[in-house]
Amino acid sequence: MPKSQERCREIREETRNLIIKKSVLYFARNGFAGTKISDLSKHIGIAQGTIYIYFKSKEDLYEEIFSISDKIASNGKLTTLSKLPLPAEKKIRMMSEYVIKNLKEDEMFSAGIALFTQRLLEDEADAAFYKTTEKIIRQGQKEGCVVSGNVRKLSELYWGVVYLYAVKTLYTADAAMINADDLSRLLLEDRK
Amino acid sequence: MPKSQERCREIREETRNLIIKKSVLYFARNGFAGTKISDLSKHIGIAQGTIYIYFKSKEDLYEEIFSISDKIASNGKLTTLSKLPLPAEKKIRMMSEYVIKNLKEDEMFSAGIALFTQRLLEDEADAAFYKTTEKIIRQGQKEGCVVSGNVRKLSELYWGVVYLYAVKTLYTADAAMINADDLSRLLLEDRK
Amino acid sequence: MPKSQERCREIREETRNLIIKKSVLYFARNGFAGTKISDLSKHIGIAQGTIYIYFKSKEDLYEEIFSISDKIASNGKLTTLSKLPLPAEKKIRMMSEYVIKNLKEDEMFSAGIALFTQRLLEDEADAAFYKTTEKIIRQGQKEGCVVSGNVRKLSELYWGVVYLYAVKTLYTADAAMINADDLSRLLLEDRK
Amino acid sequence: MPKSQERCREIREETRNLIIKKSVLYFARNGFAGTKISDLSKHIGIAQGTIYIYFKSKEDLYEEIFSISDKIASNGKLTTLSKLPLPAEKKIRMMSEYVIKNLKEDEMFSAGIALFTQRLLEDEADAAFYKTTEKIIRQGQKEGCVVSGNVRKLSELYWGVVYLYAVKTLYTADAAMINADDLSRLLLEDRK
DNA sequence: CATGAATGAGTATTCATTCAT
DNA sequence: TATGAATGAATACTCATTCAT
Repeated sequence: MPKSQERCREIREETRNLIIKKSVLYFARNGFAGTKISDLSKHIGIAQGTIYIYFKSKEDLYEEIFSISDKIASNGKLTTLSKLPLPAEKKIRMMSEYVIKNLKEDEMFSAGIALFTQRLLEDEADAAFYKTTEKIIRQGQKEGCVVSGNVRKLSELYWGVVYLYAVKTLYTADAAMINADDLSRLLLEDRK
Repeated sequence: MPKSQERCREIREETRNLIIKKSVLYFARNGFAGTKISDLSKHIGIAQGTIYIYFKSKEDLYEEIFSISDKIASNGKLTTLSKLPLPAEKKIRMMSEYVIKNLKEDEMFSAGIALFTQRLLEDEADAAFYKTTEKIIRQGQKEGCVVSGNVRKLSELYWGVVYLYAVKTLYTADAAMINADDLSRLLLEDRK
Repeated sequence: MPKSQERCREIREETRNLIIKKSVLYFARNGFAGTKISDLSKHIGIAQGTIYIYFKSKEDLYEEIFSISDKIASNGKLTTLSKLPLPAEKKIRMMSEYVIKNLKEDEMFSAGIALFTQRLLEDEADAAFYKTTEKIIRQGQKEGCVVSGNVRKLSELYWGVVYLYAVKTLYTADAAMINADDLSRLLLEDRK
Repeated sequence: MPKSQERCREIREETRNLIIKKSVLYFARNGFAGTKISDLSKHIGIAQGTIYIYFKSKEDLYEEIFSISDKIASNGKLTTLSKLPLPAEKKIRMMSEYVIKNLKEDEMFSAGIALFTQRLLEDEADAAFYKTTEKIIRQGQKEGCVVSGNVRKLSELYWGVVYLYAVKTLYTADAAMINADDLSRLLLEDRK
């Protein structure tokens, strides 16, 4: 019965994804220690035991979520953007608009940013979208539109500020948000 | 011979302050749920029971620290600064230098900033140093040296970035730090 | 396959009742402060944590037991008895025999009496079987077989003595017990 | 300096007696496990440490109080009474009047009775006043005024009832009290 | 001697994890 | 697989006892 087996795998996949999706938000809001499996399972809408069918432990689930947090936050769009034949300023403005839009509309994006940045703070992990941003910054400094300074630190400042507003949206619905221009200004020189 | 009332009060005051002082760092680093009383008391250098002489519960201790986090971070210097007969640009640069110096040298400052900012996220508390910063920003916008925009949001951005680096220093000794000029630039227009 | 709702409710009901039943004896013997949850759970034959699934705290469990202590002690037999078309003397003798029999054979009865009487001392609660006894006493005084005096006080004396022997059986197996005649005599006049 | 030494001993004796006196009531009301040294010392009006100057441990203090509880309750009056050349009925009536008076006026008497009786329940100790009462009962049975039955059990019933009202006065100020006649009746035959 | 702050062993309570259904 | 009651190790909290003053 290959069909039934297939269906089974699908269901497994669905449940697993449901757990991950719902957990991202929960962990992002409450942290690892602040998240109880009993509360989390209620929030997901499944029994406590079910979580342990898909993940070995609370830590295992957290690791999983942590390790894909950058994938949750960026999803390839930025890489594509960085490769387009555009001036850096344009790229930065597009990136900022993309980020702000996502912060406003997609809680998973905010949660991904929050978790990923926390990880950075704790163990200096590295992310694709940091690298991408550095590339754009370097291009911009050559073109003269981006402020001078260490590209890594500029990238960190940029995404640090994004993190700030990500956390804000996780705690407060309709949080007062920075706009795309002000976010871009972190990197771009003021026009003369 | 009974101990003198006065001496007893002193001892109590001292122990209470010791607990608060040492707990600030611990809670700032590990959060409420991530802090175990057994570890905390070891870190303070007292018995577990002693904490409960001064605070009703772990939550009570956290609340206390949380609620005085702005006092831990600021110490009146900023208020004095804002009242000096100086151009806003000078004030902003001095403030940034002051902040960076403290982030580097005083873990309590970082911890206070971290806890206070978390408090802002959770219950929209208000802080003296936000108000003070807004005043300076307003002055700067009149004088033409500060970027245009909502003063509250600019103040939040400024202290948000300070928070980022505060958290960084709490997790990593000798964290790569923003410099005072770059911090000031969040508010100041680039020179033409 | 999820357990059926119905079966779950049953299991919960059973465990809750088991805890109550076993705790009655324990609390009656050792009092609130003298009862350790660790010992109690061992005595019940469950894990410590299980108690906290069903009761918020040790106090909560005690309150529950305390507040149903009259239900544990009485089981409607007395009410039935009081309504039979019998002379009061007969009723009193039957009541005493019933009580003595229960004291001897049913530890739960003794525990219920002990807890309930303590409750009376602490907060002047009222019990069905006090009222019932008062009714019988009143009948007996009319019929001339019961000693004169305030019915409430006579009822209290009667059940107070029952309490004495209840406590005795809780502490000592095969305690020297009062007999039914002597218990009845507390209310009945000596035959001329 | 013999005088000063003498005075010292006096002070010691006074403090020790104060602790015992105040503790009797406290332990009688709350039991051993239910009595906290912190509360007890507050109730006595001394520091916690002071108790440990006079008693090795909480248990030691309790033992002391326990072991003198019968001395607290009876104070020789009953022994004297039993030896007077009086009819048993008279002795019983006098004893009851003495007991009731003390229950009403002297909390220490009630506390002593309560503690002593609890001890009896737990470890079958023996008391002077039980023996004395048994002697009077035996005399009364010979004289025909006391109900027939085992003297030990009658004595236990008598003092058990006294215990009931002792406990009552410990919990409730102005508790409804049995009167001396009704108390005597526990032993005396109704008059023909 | 008396004090009361400090201690830490002991007790209450929570929560990640297991397992019978 | 999914469930949720049960478990017990980990954690919070209490309280008899000690000790520097």
